[in-house]
Amino acid sequence: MGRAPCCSKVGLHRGPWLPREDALLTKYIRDHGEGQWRSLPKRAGLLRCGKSCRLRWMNYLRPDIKRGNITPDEDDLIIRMHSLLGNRWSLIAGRIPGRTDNEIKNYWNTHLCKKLRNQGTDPNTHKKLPDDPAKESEKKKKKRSDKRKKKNRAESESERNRAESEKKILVYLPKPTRVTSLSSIPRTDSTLTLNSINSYSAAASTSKEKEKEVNLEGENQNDDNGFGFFGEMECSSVIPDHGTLEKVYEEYLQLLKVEENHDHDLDSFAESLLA
DNA sequence: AACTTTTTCAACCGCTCCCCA
DNA sequence: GTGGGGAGCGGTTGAAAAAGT
Repeated sequence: MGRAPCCSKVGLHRGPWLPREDALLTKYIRDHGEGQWRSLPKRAGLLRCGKSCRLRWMNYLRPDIKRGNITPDEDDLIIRMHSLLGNRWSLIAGRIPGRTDNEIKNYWNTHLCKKLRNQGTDPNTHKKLPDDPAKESEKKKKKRSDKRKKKNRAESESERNRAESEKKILVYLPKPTRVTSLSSIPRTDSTLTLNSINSYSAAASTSKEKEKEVNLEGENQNDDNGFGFFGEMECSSVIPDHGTLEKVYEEYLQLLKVEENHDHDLDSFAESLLA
Protein backbone atom coordinates (compact mmCIF):
# COMPACT_ATOMS: atom_id res chain seq x y z
CA MET A 1 0.00 0.00 0.00
CA GLY A 2 2.97 2.19 0.40
CA ARG A 3 2.10 4.01 3.53
CA ALA A 4 4.04 6.74 5.18
CA PRO A 5 6.12 6.03 8.25
CA CYS A 6 4.18 5.97 11.47
CA CYS A 7 5.47 9.39 12.33
CA SER A 8 7.43 12.22 10.96
CA LYS A 9 10.91 11.74 12.28
CA VAL A 10 11.48 15.46 12.34
CA GLY A 11 11.66 16.93 15.80
CA LEU A 12 11.02 13.68 17.62
CA HIS A 13 13.24 12.16 20.26
CA ARG A 14 14.82 8.85 19.50
CA GLY A 15 17.09 6.51 21.35
CA PRO A 16 17.09 5.74 25.03
CA TRP A 17 14.23 7.05 27.09
CA LEU A 18 14.82 9.66 29.74
CA PRO A 19 13.34 9.21 33.22
CA ARG A 20 11.17 12.24 32.59
CA GLU A 21 9.73 10.67 29.46
CA ASP A 22 9.08 7.43 31.31
CA ALA A 23 7.29 9.37 34.00
CA LEU A 24 5.14 11.24 31.49
CA LEU A 25 4.17 8.08 29.68
CA THR A 26 3.43 6.19 32.85
CA LYS A 27 1.36 8.99 34.22
CA TYR A 28 -0.61 9.37 31.04
CA ILE A 29 -1.40 5.68 30.79
CA ARG A 30 -2.25 5.53 34.47
CA ASP A 31 -4.77 8.31 33.96
CA HIS A 32 -6.14 7.42 30.55
CA GLY A 33 -5.34 3.81 29.89
CA GLU A 34 -3.59 2.31 26.92
CA GLY A 35 -4.43 2.54 23.28
CA GLN A 36 -4.53 5.30 20.70
CA TRP A 37 -0.78 5.04 20.45
CA ARG A 38 -0.52 7.28 17.47
CA SER A 39 -2.07 10.24 19.19
CA LEU A 40 -0.86 9.37 22.67
CA PRO A 41 2.52 11.13 22.50
CA LYS A 42 0.97 14.44 21.64
CA ARG A 43 -1.63 14.15 24.36
CA ALA A 44 0.94 13.00 26.88
CA GLY A 45 3.32 15.77 25.97
CA LEU A 46 5.96 13.45 24.61
CA LEU A 47 8.18 14.08 21.64
CA ARG A 48 8.13 10.47 20.60
CA CYS A 49 6.34 8.52 17.95
CA GLY A 50 3.44 6.34 19.01
CA LYS A 51 5.27 3.20 18.14
CA SER A 52 8.12 4.12 20.39
CA CYS A 53 5.72 4.86 23.25
CA ARG A 54 3.97 1.56 22.80
CA LEU A 55 7.22 -0.34 22.74
CA ARG A 56 8.53 1.42 25.80
CA TRP A 57 5.36 0.69 27.71
CA MET A 58 5.00 -2.89 26.57
CA ASN A 59 8.60 -3.88 27.07
CA TYR A 60 9.68 -1.85 30.01
CA LEU A 61 7.21 0.30 31.90
CA ARG A 62 4.26 -2.05 32.18
CA PRO A 63 3.83 -2.83 35.86
CA ASP A 64 3.16 -6.52 35.32
CA ILE A 65 6.52 -7.17 33.77
CA LYS A 66 8.62 -9.60 35.69
CA ARG A 67 12.28 -8.74 35.78
CA GLY A 68 15.22 -10.73 36.91
CA ASN A 69 16.46 -14.21 36.25
CA ILE A 70 14.67 -16.42 33.83
CA THR A 71 14.07 -19.50 35.89
CA PRO A 72 14.99 -22.99 34.70
CA ASP A 73 11.27 -23.70 34.41
CA GLU A 74 10.78 -20.71 32.16
CA ASP A 75 13.91 -21.61 30.29
CA ASP A 76 12.60 -25.07 29.57
CA LEU A 77 9.19 -23.76 28.67
CA ILE A 78 10.65 -21.33 26.16
CA ILE A 79 12.63 -24.08 24.49
CA ARG A 80 9.65 -26.37 24.28
CA MET A 81 7.36 -23.67 23.03
CA HIS A 82 9.93 -22.66 20.45
CA SER A 83 10.15 -26.20 19.21
CA LEU A 84 6.42 -26.08 18.65
CA LEU A 85 5.91 -22.56 17.44
CA GLY A 86 9.22 -21.37 16.08
CA ASN A 87 10.02 -17.68 16.34
CA ARG A 88 6.54 -16.70 17.39
CA TRP A 89 7.83 -14.67 20.26
CA SER A 90 4.60 -13.03 21.21
CA LEU A 91 2.86 -16.39 21.37
CA ILE A 92 5.63 -17.78 23.50
CA ALA A 93 5.62 -14.70 25.71
CA GLY A 94 1.91 -15.14 26.16
CA ARG A 95 2.59 -18.45 27.81
CA ILE A 96 5.19 -17.08 30.18
CA PRO A 97 3.53 -14.63 32.51
CA GLY A 98 5.35 -11.38 33.08
CA ARG A 99 7.80 -11.81 30.25
CA THR A 100 7.77 -9.75 27.09
CA ASP A 101 8.24 -11.00 23.58
CA ASN A 102 11.28 -8.78 23.21
CA GLU A 103 12.85 -10.17 26.34
CA ILE A 104 12.23 -13.73 25.28
CA LYS A 105 13.51 -13.04 21.81
CA ASN A 106 16.69 -11.53 23.20
CA TYR A 107 17.09 -14.29 25.72
CA TRP A 108 16.66 -16.87 23.04
CA ASN A 109 19.21 -15.25 20.77
CA THR A 110 21.80 -14.65 23.44
CA HIS A 111 21.43 -17.69 25.67
CA LEU A 112 19.18 -20.45 24.52
CA CYS A 113 20.63 -20.74 21.03
CA LYS A 114 24.04 -21.30 22.55
CA LYS A 115 22.68 -23.58 25.20
CA LEU A 116 21.00 -25.78 22.64
CA ARG A 117 24.08 -25.86 20.45
CA ASN A 118 26.15 -26.85 23.44
CA GLN A 119 23.73 -29.66 24.02
CA GLY A 120 24.18 -30.71 20.44
CA THR A 121 20.79 -29.49 19.33
CA ASP A 122 20.05 -27.30 16.38
CA PRO A 123 18.19 -24.30 17.84
CA ASN A 124 16.18 -23.86 14.66
CA THR A 125 15.04 -27.40 14.09
CA HIS A 126 15.47 -28.73 17.63
CA LYS A 127 17.08 -31.79 16.15
CA LYS A 128 20.40 -33.31 17.10
CA LEU A 129 23.47 -31.75 15.56
CA PRO A 130 26.59 -33.66 14.58
CA ASP A 131 29.43 -33.26 17.13
CA ASP A 132 31.00 -29.87 16.90
CA PRO A 133 34.65 -29.28 17.77
CA ALA A 134 33.88 -25.69 18.71
CA LYS A 135 31.59 -26.98 21.41
CA GLU A 136 34.10 -26.69 24.21
CA SER A 137 35.00 -23.09 23.54
CA GLU A 138 31.31 -22.29 23.34
CA LYS A 139 30.86 -23.83 26.75
CA LYS A 140 33.57 -21.63 28.19
CA LYS A 141 32.05 -18.53 26.66
CA LYS A 142 28.67 -19.43 27.99
CA LYS A 143 30.02 -19.87 31.46
CA ARG A 144 31.49 -16.42 31.33
CA SER A 145 28.41 -14.74 30.00
CA ASP A 146 26.15 -16.53 32.44
CA LYS A 147 28.24 -15.29 35.28
CA ARG A 148 28.00 -11.76 34.05
CA LYS A 149 24.37 -12.06 33.30
CA LYS A 150 23.65 -13.32 36.78
CA LYS A 151 25.32 -10.30 38.27
CA ASN A 152 23.46 -7.89 36.00
CA ARG A 153 20.13 -9.44 36.63
CA ALA A 154 20.59 -9.41 40.36
CA GLU A 155 21.32 -5.70 40.18
CA SER A 156 18.46 -4.86 37.87
CA GLU A 157 16.07 -6.97 39.89
CA SER A 158 16.82 -5.18 43.10
CA GLU A 159 16.39 -1.88 41.33
CA ARG A 160 13.14 -3.03 39.79
CA ASN A 161 11.83 -4.24 43.11
CA ARG A 162 12.57 -0.90 44.60
CA ALA A 163 10.84 0.88 41.73
CA GLU A 164 7.83 -1.38 41.92
CA SER A 165 7.38 -0.82 45.59
CA GLU A 166 7.21 2.86 44.78
CA LYS A 167 4.82 2.42 41.88
CA LYS A 168 1.82 0.28 42.80
CA ILE A 169 -0.39 2.35 40.59
CA LEU A 170 -3.71 1.62 39.07
CA VAL A 171 -3.75 1.17 35.34
CA TYR A 172 -6.08 -0.18 32.78
CA LEU A 173 -4.29 -3.25 31.65
CA PRO A 174 -4.48 -4.01 28.01
CA LYS A 175 -5.89 -6.85 26.20
CA PRO A 176 -2.98 -9.02 25.42
CA THR A 177 -4.09 -9.55 21.87
CA ARG A 178 -6.01 -8.24 18.97
CA VAL A 179 -9.66 -8.95 18.56
CA THR A 180 -10.20 -11.33 15.75
CA SER A 181 -12.94 -12.93 13.80
CA LEU A 182 -14.52 -16.24 14.72
CA SER A 183 -12.97 -18.05 11.87
CA SER A 184 -9.36 -17.58 12.70
CA ILE A 185 -6.98 -17.56 15.56
CA PRO A 186 -4.99 -14.36 15.48
CA ARG A 187 -1.37 -14.25 14.57
CA THR A 188 -0.73 -13.22 18.08
CA ASP A 189 -2.84 -14.85 20.65
CA SER A 190 -1.07 -14.25 23.87
CA THR A 191 -4.04 -15.37 25.90
CA LEU A 192 -4.40 -18.67 24.18
CA THR A 193 -4.08 -21.61 26.47
CA LEU A 194 -2.99 -25.01 25.45
CA ASN A 195 -6.32 -26.40 26.46
CA SER A 196 -8.29 -23.87 24.59
CA ILE A 197 -7.36 -24.44 21.04
CA ASN A 198 -10.98 -24.42 20.07
CA SER A 199 -12.16 -21.84 22.47
CA TYR A 200 -10.29 -18.76 21.80
CA SER A 201 -11.44 -15.82 23.78
CA ALA A 202 -10.24 -12.44 22.87
CA ALA A 203 -10.00 -9.73 25.41
CA ALA A 204 -10.17 -6.10 24.63
CA SER A 205 -8.06 -3.17 25.69
CA THR A 206 -9.91 -0.15 24.55
CA SER A 207 -13.40 0.47 25.74
CA LYS A 208 -14.47 0.19 22.16
CA GLU A 209 -12.89 -3.19 21.84
CA LYS A 210 -14.16 -4.29 25.20
CA GLU A 211 -17.65 -3.99 23.84
CA LYS A 212 -16.70 -6.42 21.16
CA GLU A 213 -15.22 -8.95 23.43
CA VAL A 214 -15.55 -12.29 21.81
CA ASN A 215 -16.08 -15.57 23.46
CA LEU A 216 -16.36 -18.30 20.95
CA GLU A 217 -17.72 -21.05 23.08
CA GLY A 218 -18.75 -19.28 26.18
CA GLU A 219 -15.87 -20.59 28.17
CA ASN A 220 -12.44 -19.38 29.01
CA GLN A 221 -13.66 -16.02 30.14
CA ASN A 222 -10.97 -16.14 32.70
CA ASP A 223 -7.97 -17.51 31.09
CA ASP A 224 -6.49 -20.35 33.02
CA ASN A 225 -3.17 -18.67 33.43
CA GLY A 226 -4.78 -15.65 34.94
CA PHE A 227 -4.10 -13.48 31.96
CA GLY A 228 -7.42 -13.36 30.28
CA PHE A 229 -9.35 -10.19 30.47
CA PHE A 230 -8.24 -7.40 32.71
CA GLY A 231 -10.36 -4.64 33.94
CA GLU A 232 -9.07 -2.05 36.26
CA MET A 233 -6.91 -3.71 38.81
CA GLU A 234 -3.99 -3.27 41.05
CA CYS A 235 -0.91 -3.80 38.98
CA SER A 236 0.96 -5.76 41.52
CA SER A 237 -1.76 -8.33 41.59
CA VAL A 238 -1.06 -9.19 37.99
CA ILE A 239 2.47 -10.27 38.55
CA PRO A 240 2.18 -14.03 38.42
CA ASP A 241 3.23 -15.99 41.39
CA HIS A 242 5.10 -19.22 41.25
CA GLY A 243 1.85 -21.14 41.38
CA THR A 244 0.64 -19.57 38.18
CA LEU A 245 3.79 -20.47 36.39
CA GLU A 246 3.57 -23.94 37.79
CA LYS A 247 0.08 -24.22 36.45
CA VAL A 248 1.14 -23.12 33.01
CA TYR A 249 4.02 -25.53 33.13
CA GLU A 250 1.88 -28.41 34.29
CA GLU A 251 -0.49 -27.72 31.49
CA TYR A 252 2.40 -27.86 29.17
CA LEU A 253 3.66 -31.09 30.61
CA GLN A 254 0.25 -32.56 30.06
CA LEU A 255 0.52 -31.62 26.48
CA LEU A 256 3.91 -33.25 26.29
CA LYS A 257 2.44 -36.46 27.64
CA VAL A 258 -0.02 -36.29 24.85
CA GLU A 259 2.90 -35.70 22.55
CA GLU A 260 4.46 -38.96 23.54
CA ASN A 261 1.39 -40.89 22.59
CA HIS A 262 -0.17 -38.69 20.03
CA ASP A 263 2.39 -36.93 17.93
CA HIS A 264 -0.28 -36.31 15.43
CA ASP A 265 -2.43 -34.44 17.92
CA LEU A 266 0.45 -32.21 18.83
CA ASP A 267 1.15 -31.45 15.23
CA SER A 268 -2.46 -30.50 14.83
CA PHE A 269 -2.22 -28.25 17.83
CA ALA A 270 0.86 -26.49 16.49
CA GLU A 271 -0.75 -26.16 13.10
CA SER A 272 -3.86 -24.73 14.64
CA LEU A 273 -1.79 -22.09 16.34
CA LEU A 274 0.09 -21.29 13.23
CA ALA A 275 -2.90 -21.34 10.96
C1' DA B 1 46.40 0.73 32.25
C1' DA B 2 45.04 0.81 27.59
C1' DC B 3 43.12 -1.10 23.86
C1' DT B 4 40.26 -4.59 21.36
C1' DT B 5 36.73 -7.89 21.08
C1' DT B 6 32.50 -9.86 22.54
C1' DT B 7 28.05 -9.77 24.61
C1' DT B 8 23.78 -7.83 25.91
C1' DC B 9 19.42 -5.78 25.29
C1' DA B 10 16.63 -1.54 24.49
C1' DA B 11 15.03 0.55 20.65
C1' DC B 12 14.13 0.96 15.83
C1' DC B 13 12.46 -0.54 11.22
C1' DG B 14 9.64 -2.52 7.92
C1' DC B 15 6.21 -5.41 7.22
C1' DT B 16 1.56 -7.63 7.90
C1' DC B 17 -2.91 -7.90 9.89
C1' DC B 18 -7.25 -6.05 11.07
C1' DC B 19 -10.83 -2.64 11.27
C1' DC B 20 -13.54 0.77 9.35
C1' DA B 21 -15.34 4.25 6.23
C1' DG C 1 -14.52 -4.26 -2.73
C1' DT C 2 -10.93 -1.05 -1.69
C1' DG C 3 -7.74 1.76 0.55
C1' DG C 4 -6.18 4.22 4.66
C1' DG C 5 -4.85 4.09 9.33
C1' DG C 6 -3.82 1.95 13.82
C1' DA C 7 -1.70 -1.72 16.06
C1' DG C 8 1.33 -5.58 16.63
C1' DC C 9 5.07 -8.67 15.28
C1' DG C 10 9.73 -10.37 14.23
C1' DG C 11 14.25 -9.12 12.56
C1' DT C 12 17.99 -6.05 13.08
C1' DT C 13 20.89 -2.45 14.91
C1' DG C 14 23.96 -0.03 17.81
C1' DA C 15 25.48 1.85 22.21
C1' DA C 16 27.14 0.46 26.50
C1' DA C 17 29.17 -2.78 29.46
C1' DA C 18 32.01 -6.64 30.29
C1' DA C 19 35.67 -9.66 29.23
C1' DG C 20 39.95 -10.65 27.08
C1' DT C 21 44.70 -9.51 25.62
